[in-house]
Amino acid sequence: MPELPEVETVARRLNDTAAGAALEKIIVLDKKLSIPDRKNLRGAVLRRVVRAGKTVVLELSGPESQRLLQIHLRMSGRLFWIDKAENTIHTFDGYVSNVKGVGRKHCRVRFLFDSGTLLFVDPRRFGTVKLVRSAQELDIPGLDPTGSDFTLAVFRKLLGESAQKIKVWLLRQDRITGLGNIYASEILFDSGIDPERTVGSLNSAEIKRLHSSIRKILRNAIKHCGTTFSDFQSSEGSLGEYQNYLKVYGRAGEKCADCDAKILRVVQAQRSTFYCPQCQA
DNA sequence: CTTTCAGCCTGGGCGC
DNA sequence: TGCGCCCAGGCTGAAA
Repeated sequence: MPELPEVETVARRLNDTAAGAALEKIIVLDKKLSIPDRKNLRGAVLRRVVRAGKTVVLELSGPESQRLLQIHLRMSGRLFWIDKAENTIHTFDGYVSNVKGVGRKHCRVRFLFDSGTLLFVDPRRFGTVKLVRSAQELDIPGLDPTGSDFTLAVFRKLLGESAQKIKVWLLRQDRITGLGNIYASEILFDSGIDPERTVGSLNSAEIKRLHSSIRKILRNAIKHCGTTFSDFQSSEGSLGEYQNYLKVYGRAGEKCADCDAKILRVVQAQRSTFYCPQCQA
């Protein structure tokens, strides 16, 4: 569950749930992952959890050192919190339950805290974990589109005259960090721009609409706690509801929300793109 | 520099 | 039930 709004949701919820907990032990279960000198973190306090780009960052302060633990969920990574006192499992993406056995399969790292256990579960094993000493060392390749420095002028400069297709460009994390396949399609629909257009062909008005759509769609998705594709229903009804607002993503063959045309699916850079050929002409 | 494409992994869904 | 495909919210590195 990994684009900016989903990661933002997870980071906020985990922060609310686990901030202040003291770390006792880190157990790495996947040989692909390693956390060098993690023993030095014993006793470190989880100050807060924030989002950086598409990653979740745990800010830990120990008796001797400060460390930032950066978790990238990639395609299938999820975080679970097993609360000691409540004996419940929090998933941060739509439900709370006491289901037994969650995370037994595909659990890659267990972070044992005094008040509970954080599980990093990742079936496809694309996710990464990185321990760094300062915010400067965090892996944040490009600009955060929700920040105040993501202005229209900065966006114009960033776009330049690239010959790349705009949809493909929006996925470039070294330019804007946080957009993924769902929101790139949704943003282009919102701004009425054909995903096949090249960056250099966009006129001033289109760039302005695009900038505004990026801000608007992300704000709205964060407000609805992101998009959740899950088998289980939310027991709270308040988290991960943006799937109900998607206008084109995953809707190939369906009628467009704004006209009579049918939503198309095309493949660009080996990723599906969904769009309305009439609204995005 | 660009674009394409296999690869990293596992699992779910669908047609036969 | 089973097999073979295709698909999946991400990204890298090699090749062309």
